[in-house]
Amino acid sequence: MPVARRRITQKEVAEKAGVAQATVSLILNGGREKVAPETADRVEAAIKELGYQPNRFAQALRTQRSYVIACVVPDLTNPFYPSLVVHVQKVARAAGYEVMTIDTEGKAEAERHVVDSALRGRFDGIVGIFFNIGARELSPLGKAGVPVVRIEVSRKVGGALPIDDLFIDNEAAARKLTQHLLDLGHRRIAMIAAPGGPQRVRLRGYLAAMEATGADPVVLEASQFTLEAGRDVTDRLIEGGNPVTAIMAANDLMAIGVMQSLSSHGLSIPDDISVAGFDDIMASALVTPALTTVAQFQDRLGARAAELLLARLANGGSDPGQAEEMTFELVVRASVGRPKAMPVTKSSSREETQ
Amino acid sequence: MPVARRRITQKEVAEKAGVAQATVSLILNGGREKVAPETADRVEAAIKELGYQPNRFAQALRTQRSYVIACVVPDLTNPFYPSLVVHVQKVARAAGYEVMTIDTEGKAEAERHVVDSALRGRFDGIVGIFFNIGARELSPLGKAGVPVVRIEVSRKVGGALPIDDLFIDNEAAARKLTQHLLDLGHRRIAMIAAPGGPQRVRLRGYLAAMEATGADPVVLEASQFTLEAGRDVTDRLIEGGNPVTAIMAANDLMAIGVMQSLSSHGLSIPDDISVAGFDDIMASALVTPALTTVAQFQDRLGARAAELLLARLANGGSDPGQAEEMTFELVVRASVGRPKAMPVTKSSSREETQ
DNA sequence: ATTGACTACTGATACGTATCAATAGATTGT
DNA sequence: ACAATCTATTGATACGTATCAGTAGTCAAT
Repeated sequence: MPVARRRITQKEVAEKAGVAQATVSLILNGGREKVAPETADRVEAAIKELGYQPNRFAQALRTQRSYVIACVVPDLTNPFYPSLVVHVQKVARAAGYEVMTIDTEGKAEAERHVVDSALRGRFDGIVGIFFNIGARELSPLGKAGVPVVRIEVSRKVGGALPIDDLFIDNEAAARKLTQHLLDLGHRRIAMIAAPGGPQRVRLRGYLAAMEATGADPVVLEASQFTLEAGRDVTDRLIEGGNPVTAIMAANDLMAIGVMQSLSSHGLSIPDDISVAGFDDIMASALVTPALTTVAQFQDRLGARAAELLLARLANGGSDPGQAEEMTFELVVRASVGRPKAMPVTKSSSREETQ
Repeated sequence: MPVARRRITQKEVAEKAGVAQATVSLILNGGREKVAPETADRVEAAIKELGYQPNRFAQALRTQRSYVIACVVPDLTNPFYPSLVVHVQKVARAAGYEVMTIDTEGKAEAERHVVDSALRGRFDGIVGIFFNIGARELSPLGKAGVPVVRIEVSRKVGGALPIDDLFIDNEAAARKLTQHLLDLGHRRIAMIAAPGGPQRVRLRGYLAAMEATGADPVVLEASQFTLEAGRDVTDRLIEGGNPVTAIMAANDLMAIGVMQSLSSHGLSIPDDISVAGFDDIMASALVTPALTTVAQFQDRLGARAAELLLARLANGGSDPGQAEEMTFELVVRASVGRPKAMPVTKSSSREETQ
């Protein structure tokens, strides 16, 4: 295995093996079947001896395929996403694709940039989460034959575009979580949302559950999906003197911020106020009290999304997109309890949808 | 801004503007200076009108530059690394480079694969953390003109290779952390290490501090750098009846595992046993009690590493590598206290090196 | 009026690959 | 023995770009 001083090309392999460059290429792509066994042996020996590695750029230029897919996430520092990314990478690598992870910071501009890059031929496919742009802005990709798998928070109508959706019914999840709180006897339940992302859908589930029980919703708007934003909005809530018995945050990071704010105000969780979140990030199991949340199984999500994308890449299909539902699970932990002085009989525990 | 049905090339732009393809390329690269202003205007108008975007693969093939750098990390699900990656990406993007994040899972094979890919011309540079392979295996990159910036845990001798090192003196950090425990009166302090990675250096600092004080070291080997591994090795320690008053883990993830194990054995932190870690991941501030640890400022680390790499890429320099030290900071939190029934006067608090 | 230098551009080429059309040689059928 | 078919291989080409060597045309200097 000699170290390549300069890059080795097929031409050099061909010379060494005493054949034409085209023959080397033929063996590499068409397989050994179309070639005399002894020639193939000679060429393969030369390849090994010279340490030949194909030039991906030349291949990409010639074949119009880059063997790179983009994995789009809104925020890599939110622990929810890295595990998704890791599993996309695992599946994609196994199929010979490299993965370019793009952190869009939840910005529409960055999301459009990914679409542009793909149209330029930089990516063969895209898998990920788009907060800002919809099917309309993704449609050029469909026309250009670049498959897309979105990870969504609700079933989309899809249409004729070859855009697959992998979704978790976040409205149902929010409804279930809200119902869990209602069942424990909570009535004054606040929901913290943030602009963009999954908030609308989760909010809808919360509102539906509240309405069905006849409880008045309290919706708080945070500026971002971060811990700090959750803390700030809770500070304002407490200092505003709005009495609630439970707070649901749009994700775990914000929920942990909520917990910090409550603690700093001397409030006990869950005795004074119960707290719940979404995502089941690692930290949620570690905080004290441990956070009640909704698990979405990022590993399965990422792996399945990658599989769907690879399937499209393999068969080149442009048939209309499919929507596939993934399961969530309510994870009941210690951050949620009964509201003060309000005994209730019914109780729920860990249960899975579907 | 019409949607590119098929990819637009320089040739098409040239035709539209009534010039030669070479002229379009000249304007795009050489700048407007070498061309008549009105011609440049005409070409630029055509570019805009057709929505021309250069083909990166053709560029890469022609120029032997991919404008992609690799960011190598051992484990994306360890929260320490994503924040590093994010900052590498920010700096690199701003300079027109894309970043391919590679999770090596700490495996030598994966690390070598990155080197191979770079030699194949896939990456213009590499920044990251190599647990398994050393300067010898990276040296072909130097010869091939691919700059490398490693993030290391101690000053390396470097040699003549154009490999820059960004390092945090982890031996000093471990010594400082150990000394902090010793100052509080601890003498039976266990250190949990895991194979590969920064363990040797941190272990050395621990051993040095223990020896200087005349305390007997207790070294435990975990299987990996994970929470579970930390928990398991602590289970064995406790059940083996080895009495210690403090446990230092090689990283925060393991330290949190240690805390879980201690809690499950009914031991109180820090009253029965103090716990400390390395890295200052987000979860460390959130666990109860909050974890004493050593911060390494992943944001600065990542950004600086990317800057060094970009500098090399810009000036194409192959001068011998530099080592640059980055600071750490002891972060004292509630997981560490005095050992039982052993009053000590001296105390330390948050202090920065250098 | 000739040379020389400069300007503004262009034709041709190569990067490394995949692929198509073509070819020489072997084999078969009649 | 000749055409027809098949086998194994090859020469040529194109992908889209950057770049080099050149070429008209203009202008200044001698």
